[in-house]
Amino acid sequence: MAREGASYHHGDLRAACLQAARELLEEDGSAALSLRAVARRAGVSATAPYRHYADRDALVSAVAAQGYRELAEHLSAAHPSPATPDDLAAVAVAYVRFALDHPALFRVMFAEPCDPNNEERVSATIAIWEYVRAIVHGTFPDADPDALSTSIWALVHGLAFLHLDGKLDASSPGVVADQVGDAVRALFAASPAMSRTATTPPTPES
Amino acid sequence: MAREGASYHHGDLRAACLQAARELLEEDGSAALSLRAVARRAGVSATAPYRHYADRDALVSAVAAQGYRELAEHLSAAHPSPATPDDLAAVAVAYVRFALDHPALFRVMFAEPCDPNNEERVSATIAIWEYVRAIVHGTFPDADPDALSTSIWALVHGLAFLHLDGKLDASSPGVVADQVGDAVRALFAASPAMSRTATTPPTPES
DNA sequence: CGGTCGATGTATGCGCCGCGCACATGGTAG
DNA sequence: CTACCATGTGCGCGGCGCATACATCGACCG
Repeated sequence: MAREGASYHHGDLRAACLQAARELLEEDGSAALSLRAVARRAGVSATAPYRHYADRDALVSAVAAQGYRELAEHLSAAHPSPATPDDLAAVAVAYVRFALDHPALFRVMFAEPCDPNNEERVSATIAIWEYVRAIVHGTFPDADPDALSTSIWALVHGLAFLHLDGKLDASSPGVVADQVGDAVRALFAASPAMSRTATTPPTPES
Repeated sequence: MAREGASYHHGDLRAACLQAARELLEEDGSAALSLRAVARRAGVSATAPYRHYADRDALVSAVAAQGYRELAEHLSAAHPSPATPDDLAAVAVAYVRFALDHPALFRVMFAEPCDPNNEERVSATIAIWEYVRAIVHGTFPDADPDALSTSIWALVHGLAFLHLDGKLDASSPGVVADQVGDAVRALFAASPAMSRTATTPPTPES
């Protein structure tokens, strides 16, 4: 309810905070994200967000969880149903692109000494993992999906961070795409060798 | 000079701050690192460190740079002169181990939206890169050393972060070592395929 | 040997932060 | 209509980064 009225009790502060946080992250690359700035942005008092988020960490986790969902969406958009190594490479490139296009958000998602207890965050992470795993399994039915997924995710994730931190040349999207594509394709060549490794699945704390 | 006297002007606050910062990072896993806490630890007033570090970022960068040096040392210790894929895998395991043993320091080194202008930091990073490159080149003389180094560093770096964030099972050193070893060895099998890729060397901003 | 000077550390203050606590507001259930 | 309780406000505490003004003491020079 509460149609137009941006007046008395605000209506949906919870969502508004998330939105405000996202905007702040996009605007300046810093992953700082102060609760007070979010409140200001949402047009409420500094302490109002505490009605919806236990503490700063909770808000950050909510933002991160939304980031995971958007990342998954972005990956799907890169290729509807990846089935070949090249398709998979395209998805990998999309992953790194997401990191470079939303640096602050990406840092919030992965670079914070986050509290793994947050359920929303954990489940969103698992969703990503299973998405990757499904693609890998579809593309390489013979390989151990867990092991290969781990390798690919780690490789791509590492590339994303190294680019983000200026440790690798990220000057142009083309260069980045080449680097990522090459690296991933290189890993693919190794996939048969991995069919016996027994990497454990992700246990985001149990 | 100033032998025993911990009295008037302190002697070497610059080093003491670094030391204090390191201790704080090791003690609680948080990568927060407040300048005031460092000052307190060093037994000086809150603003004293500013005589030696322009701002918080400068101190953080100094700590990070020392971290890079220690990491390089730790890698060397893992294997004096790696020459085989297995040797290289051992170095990779050491890299991840370093991250898990010094989580806060590792985050400071890589997960901060750091200012890449800091010269100490940049040069320490380059040193790491060249170290990795040299090993890779010695182990795989036929592969494009830049491309393969990039892939390996990214893979290992990604594994480190994924473990650090609880996205992969890091419950026991053995499990971690297996995962890292498998992933790296898998990449090795692909090295011949990489001889034509033209990955650019690290240009930590130019 | 005494005075000056510059490097180093201190004191104080500003604005921002996370967050606890008492209080105001207004939609809704009885 | 009224009492209730979710939601939002105001205020205050301690901690933070950092600028500015001031104190201290070793070194250097006459």
